[in-house]
Amino acid sequence: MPATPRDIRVKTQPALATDLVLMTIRDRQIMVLVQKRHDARQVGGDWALPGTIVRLNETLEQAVQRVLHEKAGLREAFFEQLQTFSALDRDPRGRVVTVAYYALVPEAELTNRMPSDTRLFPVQYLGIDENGPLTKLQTKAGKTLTYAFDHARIVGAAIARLRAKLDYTTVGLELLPRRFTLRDLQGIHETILETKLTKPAFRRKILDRKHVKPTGRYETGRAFRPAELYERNYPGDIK
Amino acid sequence: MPATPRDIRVKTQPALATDLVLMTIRDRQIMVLVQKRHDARQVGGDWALPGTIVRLNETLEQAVQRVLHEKAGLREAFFEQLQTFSALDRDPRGRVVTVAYYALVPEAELTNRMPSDTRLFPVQYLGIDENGPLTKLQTKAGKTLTYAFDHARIVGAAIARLRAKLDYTTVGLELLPRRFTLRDLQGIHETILETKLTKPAFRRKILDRKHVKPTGRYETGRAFRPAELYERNYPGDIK
DNA sequence: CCAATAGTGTCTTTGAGACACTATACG
DNA sequence: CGTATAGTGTCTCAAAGACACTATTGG
Repeated sequence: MPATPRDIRVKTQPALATDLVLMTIRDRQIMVLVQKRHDARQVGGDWALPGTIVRLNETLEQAVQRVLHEKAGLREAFFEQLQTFSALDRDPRGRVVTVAYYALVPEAELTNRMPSDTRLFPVQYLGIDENGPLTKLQTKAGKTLTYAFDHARIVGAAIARLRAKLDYTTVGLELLPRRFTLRDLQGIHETILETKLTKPAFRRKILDRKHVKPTGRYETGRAFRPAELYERNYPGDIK
Repeated sequence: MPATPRDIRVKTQPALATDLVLMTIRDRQIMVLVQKRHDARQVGGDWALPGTIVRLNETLEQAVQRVLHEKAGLREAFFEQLQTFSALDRDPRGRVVTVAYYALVPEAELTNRMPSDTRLFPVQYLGIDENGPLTKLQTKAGKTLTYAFDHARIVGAAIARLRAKLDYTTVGLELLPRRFTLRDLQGIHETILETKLTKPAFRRKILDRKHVKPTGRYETGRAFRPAELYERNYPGDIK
């Protein structure tokens, strides 16, 4: 939570905060964790990204860890710096520069641990709009969520980053449990890219990159032929 | 310039600064603008990136504009946000979080306008080393420049970003004057990527992307067949 | 044996490197 | 008319999409 207005105004420097775009995938939709706001001085809607003021004795990464723990109940998760936002009017309570991060977690990690004032909302990629009063983001179902402050733009930047990094990094794996099928991974890619991918090409690409290795185990409980389970291949392992 | 230590210590929040990696290409080498430091409390070497404390009433971009103008004598230049650095011990004078930017300018824009306490130093890409006490960067000629603070790591991040964006954006054009030959552009790419490229493939790629268009003008004063001059093709133009 | 999905073999298409060729300006 | 560089045509190769085929499980 940002400091009170009085705290900010006496400073000669902008206050420094961090905001987190925590994403997961559920039912083939990208879901973002948002927190209900009750402050009357807000801009835009009632829903804000979880965030905090950065303390004097902590790094940005430590501040993000705090947010992950306190606002999402997570002890650890993949996260990465996104971008720093510094528009003069982005927060009406005072001058706050925020360093945005995004985090990725498997859906199962998240459910049951979320505080009661947070929700997961689906988002759809609408392209990056660097300017403009962008506070609303639509879901696939046509519903609209109105974000507080410039948080809709931050979410847009996070989704753009995720799309861009998907096929030359291993970020896709962060959205899956330890063991997963290649069909699951393809579903992750299809959801994020909003495309349909062809199975043989996708398998070749993934297997060629060696970021993933077969476990010899197979799914169970399915009505038909079970798929093999794969797991992350940490660099240094053979094959 | 960061504030004095007294200013910083009374705060309950980190101070916010920006540092700029201003790059150009000269004689097939990436050159970075650095500024001579005289402060005895420095960490590492005598050479620092130009930067400033961010004022209460300006955005990060406005602060970068000030640095470009005051430290490099430039009225305008291409620049883009790089990354925010927040290690607790990165500045021994106090707790300073810095938002790093990189800027690209054609060599001709820069020479003759640089303040007397600044220099252009060549850098060589050595891979990104996220951690480690990285203060020295080598030049191709084998010389070493010792940077102040964590500025060597910031320079490393800037070069990594430039390399990564080179072939799917138009950043290469920012390093050339308004009119240029395709050979010039190929030289820019070869310098940044530290590779040799084949002419036909390079031309096809560049021309297919339509970021550049022929002007019908040709270079003059060369002993042999003059090359056609190209210029940037702003989106919206036909062909 | 049937349904339905896992997994593969191969053809085609596309984009980049290799290489040799033609084109053109100056002296 | 020779020299040196500009610019192009074409072959090869590698990676990805298309599509059809085989493999395997529960019922």
